Amino acid sequence: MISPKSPSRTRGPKAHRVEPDQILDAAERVFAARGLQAASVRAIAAEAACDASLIYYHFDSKETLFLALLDRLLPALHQELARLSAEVERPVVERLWETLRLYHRHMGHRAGLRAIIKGELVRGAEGLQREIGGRLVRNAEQVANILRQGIEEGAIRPELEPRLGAFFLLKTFIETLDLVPRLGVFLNEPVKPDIPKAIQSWFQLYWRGVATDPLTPLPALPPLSEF
Amino acid sequence: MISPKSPSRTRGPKAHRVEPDQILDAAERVFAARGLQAASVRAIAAEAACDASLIYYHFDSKETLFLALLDRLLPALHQELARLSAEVERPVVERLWETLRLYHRHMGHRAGLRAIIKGELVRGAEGLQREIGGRLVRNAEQVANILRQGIEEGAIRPELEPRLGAFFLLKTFIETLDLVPRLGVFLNEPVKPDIPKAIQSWFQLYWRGVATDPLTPLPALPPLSEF
DNA sequence: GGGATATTTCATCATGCGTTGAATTTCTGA
DNA sequence: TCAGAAATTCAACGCATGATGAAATATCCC
Repeated sequence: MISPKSPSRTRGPKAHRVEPDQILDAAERVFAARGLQAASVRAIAAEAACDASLIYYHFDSKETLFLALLDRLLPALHQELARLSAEVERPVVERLWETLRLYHRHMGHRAGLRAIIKGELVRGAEGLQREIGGRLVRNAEQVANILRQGIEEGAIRPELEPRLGAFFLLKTFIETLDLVPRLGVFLNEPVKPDIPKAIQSWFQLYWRGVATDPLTPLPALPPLSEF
Repeated sequence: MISPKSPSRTRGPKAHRVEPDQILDAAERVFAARGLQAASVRAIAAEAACDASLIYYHFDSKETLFLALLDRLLPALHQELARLSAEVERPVVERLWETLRLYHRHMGHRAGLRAIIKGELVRGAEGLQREIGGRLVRNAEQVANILRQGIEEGAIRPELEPRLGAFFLLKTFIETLDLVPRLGVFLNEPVKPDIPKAIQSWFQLYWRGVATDPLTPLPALPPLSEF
């Protein structure tokens, strides 16, 4: 009976420890539901059903949390891209489409992550932007590699700067993911959002745009994953 | 001699009245230099060399200021697009390229405005986003119209949904404007940014992607304006 | 059992934000 | 000449934010 004041029973370890991953999950949910702006440390903590301070127990700062979020996603993506990049026997069209499928599988249902990637940053996050940019470029570089291989084997127009080509492919893909669900709101009329169709449409445009021989019909494209 | 306390001479009208337009200019400068996040009312006021309160004398709120910024740009763009849309005799390729030139002329040197358009918003600006989105869609609709005409006359693939096609064209254009200058930073190696080249590259890709007959060589493309 | 250690919350700080109301000065027009 | 309107600044409010240090509780190991 050392404690003189009423010993509140709220402090101390819970029955189930709040894992860092749970906090990251909560952060993603907040981002997706209310946008990056609203993703204050307190809001994330509320979503994770813990105190804001606990976030600082697991992460050095809010920026660290953001990066951790990215680093939870990117390694897997990187690895799968490396695999794709190594399948030199496979036609480049197929591999580029698989690239989109890959990105879609990893990011299609993660609007919060996309928001980070798109660079909607928090308060004057200069260092962060640099850090994020670097990570993303490393990813895009792999896609550029596939394009390079395509150029070498003559399937892709040699005028295309591969890094720029990778940027076009990925950026427009991500932006399309974010646009399509909001189209109805902007147009002020009900529009059934059909993301797979929009993505296919984008890929058709893209491939015709980069291919040396744009008139060869596309192979059958395996569908995007559903969520 | 009514004033009992030392009458500071700082208040009252200045020699040259601070016009609302000057405040908008200042806002654009702050956006461009330090990003939307840093564009606090105080920062804008400092750039405009006036007090923050004066901004509220001219504008109802910060959001109003943002919209005023857009409304200073969009009408001119809208009108020029309408003109382009009416030149039905002119080949669609040319008109689409002119569209990009138009956007480039109006927004190429206005990174701040692009930031607003891209939706990097301030604190929980839900209403704003809606308002901005509506204005932009009206603009994109004009480009979609050109695409529709192209489909009717058989120059553009009929599978292309015109609104989506307009989105692809404009969005990637804007994103390219913002990417190219930063590429060197991300790649950690000096890269001479060549925006016109990147934009041309994009347009070549795009036109091949949407044209019914992608192999017809592009006409000579008038250069983008220099800044 | 008891001390070290890990986990959690509480209370608080300083800061910056958007905004407002009042005070002050200059300009205008009757 | 003088009243009122216009333009400008000052001082402050309330609030949300990122972050910190200390306190409290649970768990584990010897």
